[in-house]
Amino acid sequence: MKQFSDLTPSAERIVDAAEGLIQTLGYNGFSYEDVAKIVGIRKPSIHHHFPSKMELGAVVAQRYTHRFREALLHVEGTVSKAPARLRAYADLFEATYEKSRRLCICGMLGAEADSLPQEITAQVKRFFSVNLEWLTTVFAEGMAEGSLKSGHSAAELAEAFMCTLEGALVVGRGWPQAHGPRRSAEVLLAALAP
Amino acid sequence: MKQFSDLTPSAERIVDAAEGLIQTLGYNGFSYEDVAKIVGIRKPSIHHHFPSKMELGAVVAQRYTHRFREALLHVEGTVSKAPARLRAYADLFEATYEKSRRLCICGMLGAEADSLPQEITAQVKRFFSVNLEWLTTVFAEGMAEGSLKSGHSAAELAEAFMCTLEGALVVGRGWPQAHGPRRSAEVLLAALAP
DNA sequence: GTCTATACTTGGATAGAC
DNA sequence: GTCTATCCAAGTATAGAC
Repeated sequence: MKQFSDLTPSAERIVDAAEGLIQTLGYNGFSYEDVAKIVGIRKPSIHHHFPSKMELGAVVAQRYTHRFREALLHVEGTVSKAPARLRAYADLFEATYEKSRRLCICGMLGAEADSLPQEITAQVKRFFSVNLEWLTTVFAEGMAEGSLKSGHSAAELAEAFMCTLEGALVVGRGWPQAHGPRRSAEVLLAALAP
Repeated sequence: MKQFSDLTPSAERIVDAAEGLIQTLGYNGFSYEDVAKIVGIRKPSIHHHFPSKMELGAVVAQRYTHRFREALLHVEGTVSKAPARLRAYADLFEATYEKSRRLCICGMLGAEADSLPQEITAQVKRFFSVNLEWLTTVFAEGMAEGSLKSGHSAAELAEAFMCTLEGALVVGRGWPQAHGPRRSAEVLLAALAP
């Protein structure tokens, strides 16, 4: 498949535009025409870089996951204790939320999964796998170091935590008074404090 | 606006079909042709009952919220303690999840909100308001009766709880190994046990 | 209430010139 | 890399007969 890493500058602007459109309108809600308007070129020029919409969607998801992994690596390098790492993780979602209440790309694509080509849903699965693996490790460390209450397995805690954050983005779009992912994460982490 | 309560039998079958389609494909992902195939009639016959797609979507959301309220009323009537009520609430989401991993109608429409007409997003807002109000009351009762740990406000707990359940449905679609809303709710409620 | 026929628009995609 | 021109399919919607 096409790699996001060898995108030309034009291709990158297209991916930027598509990313924002998927986050707000969904994959089925945006068109090449929308992208063209944002980038300032014409529809067929988009096709020159991404022959099919499916390819464009897959690259958007791929790049998104890659950037998320970079952010996770950065958290590992700069934050040591488990609860603080989880708060830093929640802040990644909060940052998305603050950008005019955008959705997580893979939350949106996950919701739409049944109407998407396999090439895209595969990227979505990978995003969730990567995140849950990372969170599971952090929860396990937290329980081992005694900074998090145990009771359920690290994997179960990780899944619940991620669901809360993904859900907070969804609810945040549908309900204007919502408080966003950071707040809900705080509620959970307070309950899990030993 | 059209009331779901005075739907003719044909109109009801159309709403049934549209509900399932929105839950799996999203509002932007289904067409009148899809509905026609399921119901076994032709496209223009759908228009006879619902002149525009927007009306159909709004009625689907309206009926969904109404049924949810009935379910909440039933829980109030049959379950007394707060933690048990919250588990019964989570089971409403679990039931949706078990139906081939369908999404909450308003979770899906909430995600797609920016590409939807106001008539539909208004219904989505109402769904979340109704649910959060009910959950807030239950959490408040739980804290009052001592069956739930306090620390955050009932409203904050309610929001976090609902986000977890909505998120569990989204993650469940994108990640096949997911365990569903009941499991994540259990993790949260265990952490909130006094 | 349902049908056929049809209008109009948009969306994804290709050909070929510059 | 970008454009104009164009194709074809699909999607929403309407008119009018049965």
